[in-house]
Amino acid sequence: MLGDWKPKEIEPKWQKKWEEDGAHAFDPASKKPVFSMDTPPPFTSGDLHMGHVLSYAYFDFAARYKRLRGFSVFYPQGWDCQGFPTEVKVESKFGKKLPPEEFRAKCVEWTEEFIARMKGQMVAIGFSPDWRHEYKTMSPAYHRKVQLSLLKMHEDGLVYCGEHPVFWCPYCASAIAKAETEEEERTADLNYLKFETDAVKEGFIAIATTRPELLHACVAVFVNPGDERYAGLVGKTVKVPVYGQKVSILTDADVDPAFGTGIVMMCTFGDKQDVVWTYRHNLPVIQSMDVYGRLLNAGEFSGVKIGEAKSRLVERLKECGLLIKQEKLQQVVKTHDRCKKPIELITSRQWFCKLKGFEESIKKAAREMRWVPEFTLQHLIDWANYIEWDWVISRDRVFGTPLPFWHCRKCGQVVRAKEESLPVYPLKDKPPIAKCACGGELEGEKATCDCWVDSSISPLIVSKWTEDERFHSLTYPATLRPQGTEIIRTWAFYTIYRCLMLTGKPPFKEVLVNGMVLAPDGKKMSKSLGNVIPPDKLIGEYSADAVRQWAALSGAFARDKPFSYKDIKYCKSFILKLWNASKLVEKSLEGFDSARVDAKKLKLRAVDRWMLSRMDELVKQNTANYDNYDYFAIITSMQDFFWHEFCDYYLEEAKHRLYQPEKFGEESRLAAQYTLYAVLLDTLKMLFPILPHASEEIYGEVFASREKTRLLAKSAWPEVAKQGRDEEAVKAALLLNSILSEIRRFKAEKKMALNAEVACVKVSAPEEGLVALVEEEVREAGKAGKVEVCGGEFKVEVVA
RNA sequence: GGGCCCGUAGUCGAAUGGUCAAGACGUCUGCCUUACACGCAGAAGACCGCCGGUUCGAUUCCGGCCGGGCCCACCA
Repeated sequence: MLGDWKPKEIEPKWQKKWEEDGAHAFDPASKKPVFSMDTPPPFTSGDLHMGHVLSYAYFDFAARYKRLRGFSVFYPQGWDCQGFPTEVKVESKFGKKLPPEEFRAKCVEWTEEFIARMKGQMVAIGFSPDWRHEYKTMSPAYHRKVQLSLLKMHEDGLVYCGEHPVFWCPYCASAIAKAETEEEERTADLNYLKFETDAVKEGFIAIATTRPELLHACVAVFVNPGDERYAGLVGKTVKVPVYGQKVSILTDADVDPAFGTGIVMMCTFGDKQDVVWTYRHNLPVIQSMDVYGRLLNAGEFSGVKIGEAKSRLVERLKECGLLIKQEKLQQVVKTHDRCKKPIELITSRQWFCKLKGFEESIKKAAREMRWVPEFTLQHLIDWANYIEWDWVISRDRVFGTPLPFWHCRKCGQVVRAKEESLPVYPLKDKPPIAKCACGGELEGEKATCDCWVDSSISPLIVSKWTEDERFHSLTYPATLRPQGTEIIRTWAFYTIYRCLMLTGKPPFKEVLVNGMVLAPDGKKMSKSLGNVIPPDKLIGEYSADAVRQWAALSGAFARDKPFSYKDIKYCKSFILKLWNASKLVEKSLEGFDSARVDAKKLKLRAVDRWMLSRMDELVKQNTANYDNYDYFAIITSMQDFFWHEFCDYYLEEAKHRLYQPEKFGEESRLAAQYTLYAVLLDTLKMLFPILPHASEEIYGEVFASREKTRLLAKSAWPEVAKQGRDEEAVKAALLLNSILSEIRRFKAEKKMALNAEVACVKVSAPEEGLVALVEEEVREAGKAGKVEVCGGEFKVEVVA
C-alpha cells in the first residue's frame, strides 16, 4: 500500500537498490545498441552548484530514457581535479614551504575528500552513471594516458617547446591560454608624455599611453603612414622619457590616427598589438618584467611590481615636467578567469600544441556533428576562426599532469619519456637516458599541463583508448557529448582537436548544449554576491525528484535562466499530485489482474477511449521530444496532461463506475480499471527519467506484482501509438468537459457546493449522438438528476 | 565593429500562417465533494516591442527600427 510520500526515505532507498541491482551497469557483451556519453568531469571544488545540477540532470534524463528504449548505455563519470584553486586552498592550509611531491600529495588528499562530497551529492540527486567507470584526472592511470597522448603528438610535431610571448598571469606566476582569459571594463589614466626629439622645433612630440610603467621596454614609436601631421618625422628618433633610450619613429597601418595624439609607443609587451609589431618590424625584445610582474631592466625601478611602478613613474614624469596631461579612459583589460587578475604578455619558454593550420579540419569535424540547439555550433566556428596563436599547454604549477619530457642543460635538446615507463614524474624520476647525446646533463621539465590538456581526451580515457580495442570501438566516438555553453571554446574545441589528431576520428556524434543557471534576481550566482543556492538545501526542502523536474523545466536549450522557487514548488506539488492519484488508482485496482484482461473484449466508454487515445499521442510526442532532448516539452506536457486531463477530468468522470460496480456493472468497472492501469503505467514510464524515485516507488507498490519487470528502471518504454487517434471519443470527451464546466459555473454562481445535486441539465449540441456517449458522466460527475438533449448550437441550461 | 539569442496578461513563460493565444505564480469568488485544502471549481487580467512588406488572412514568414542579454574582435 502506498503510504505518505516521504522522499527522504524513498529516494536513498532506490538509489541503493538500483546500484545493487546493476540497473546502471554498462555491459560491453550486450547485443543491444550502444549509447555512449562523454559527460563533463566537474572541477573538484567540493560542492556541486546549480549549474552542475541542471546539466547533469540533463545527461541523466538522456541515459535513463535510452535505457528504457533498449540501449546499452555507457555513462561514465569523472573528476577534473588539478588546478590552481586547489593549490591555493592547500597553500593556505599548509603554507607554501612544502616540497613539491609532498605538496602534491596534500592536494590529492584534499581533492579525494572533495570528490567524496560531490559524489554524495550526485547520488543524492539520483544521477545514474556507472560508477565502475569513474575517473580522476589526478590519478596515475589518467596521467599515463595524458602523457602518452603528448608523446604521440610530440612525435607528430604537434607538441613543441619554444620561446614565445604568452599570456601570463603574474599573480599565478604561470602562462595561460587565450581561452582562459576574460575581459573586465575599467577606467584607466591615459597619460600624455613628452618624447624629446630634434626633429621638430618644439623639441618634443606627445604620446598618449596607459602604461608608463613599461617605458623602459619601449623599442619604437609608430605613426600611421597616411598621417600627414607626422610625415616629416618618419625615420627620425625620439628620446624615451625617464630612461632616455633613443628609439625610431616607424609607420604602420594599424595605428589609429584619431586615438590620443596619433603616435603610439611600442613596448615589449604592452598588449597583443605590440607582439604583432615586434614580429612585423623585427624589433628587439626587452624583458620588461619577471614572472611575478616585477620590473626587469628598469634601472632604479627594477624589482618594483607593475602596479606600484605605474604610480611611481607617473610621479617621476610629473617631477621632470614630461607629463603633459592625464585623461580618463574607459578600457577593457584581459584578466585570468581563475583569479580575475590582469594579464600581461611576456616572452617565456613554454610548451605548445600546434593549432594554427588545423582550424579547417576542426570546423569540418564540428560541422559533421549534430549540435543541439543548432546555433551553438556557431560559437565553436567563431572561436576557430580567430585562432591566431598555438595553444600554450604548460603551466608553472605543481598540482597538474607533469609533461613527460627532459631537457639537456647544455644543448637544450628535448628528451621524451619512454612509453613503457609512463606515467613519469620528471622532477623525481630518472630520465630515460643517462646523458644527452652531446654529453650534457638532463633536467626534468618542471611545468605541468593545462587542465584542458587533461580533460580534452576524456572520450579516449573512458573508451579505454590504446588499452582495450574492442571496448574502444564500442564506445568511441561517443554518441552524446553534453556540456555547458561556456566551455565550447575550451572543452569542446580542444577535445575535437586532440581526439582528431590522435585517432583521426571526431570524438562524438551529437553535442547537447545547456545554458547557465542564474540567481533568482537574474544575476550570475556568485559567492561574492551571496546569491548562491546550494543544491543540498533544495533536495532537503523539495526532494531530488522536484529538483530534477525543475531542471527539466529550466534547461531551455543553451539559454541562461534564473532559478525559480515557484517552479520548484510547483514541481513538488506535482509529485504529491501524482502520488495521491496513484493512491486512488491503487485502491481502485483491487482485484484487477492485468494478465487476465482481454483488451478487445472490454466495454470501454468514450471517456476511456479518450484517455487511451491521449496516452498514445503523448507517447508519440514524448518519444520525439526525448530523442530531441526537449525535456521542457516533456515535463510540461506530462504535468498538464496528468494533473488536468487525467486527475481533474477523467478521474472525476470515472469514479462512479469504480465505486459502484453493483449499479454500473462489473464490465464497466473493468474498463475503467484497465484505463487507469494503462494510463498510470505509461505515465510512470514517461516520467521515470525525470522523476525516477517517486515513479519507481509507485511502480513497486502498484505494478511490480502485476508486470513482468520488478524494477521500473529495467522496464521498457511504452509502445508507440497502439492505435490511431480516436476522433469520436476525443470529441465526446471535450464536449463532456465543457458541459461539466457549465454545470460547475452554474453552481459557482449560485454559490452551491460542487457535489450539490441539480434537477436537470438541458444540453443542446450540434451532434446529439456525442452527448449520448457521455450522458452517464454528465449525470454522475455533474450530479444531475436528469439530462435532456436536443440539437442546435452548443448550450447548457441547468435547472436547480 | 562581427556573430548569436530574446522582447507574449502584474510576474515567469509555451504554442500556433486562420475558431474565444497554453500553463504556472500572484489576485478575486466559492467549496473540507469517500486520492490530494501542498486540494477542487469559477472569475478577472494580453492592441503577442514599434514600423513597413509578403498573404484572402500574421503574434507566427521577410526587412527595418527600438529595447534586453550573451559570445567574439579592437582599444596605445
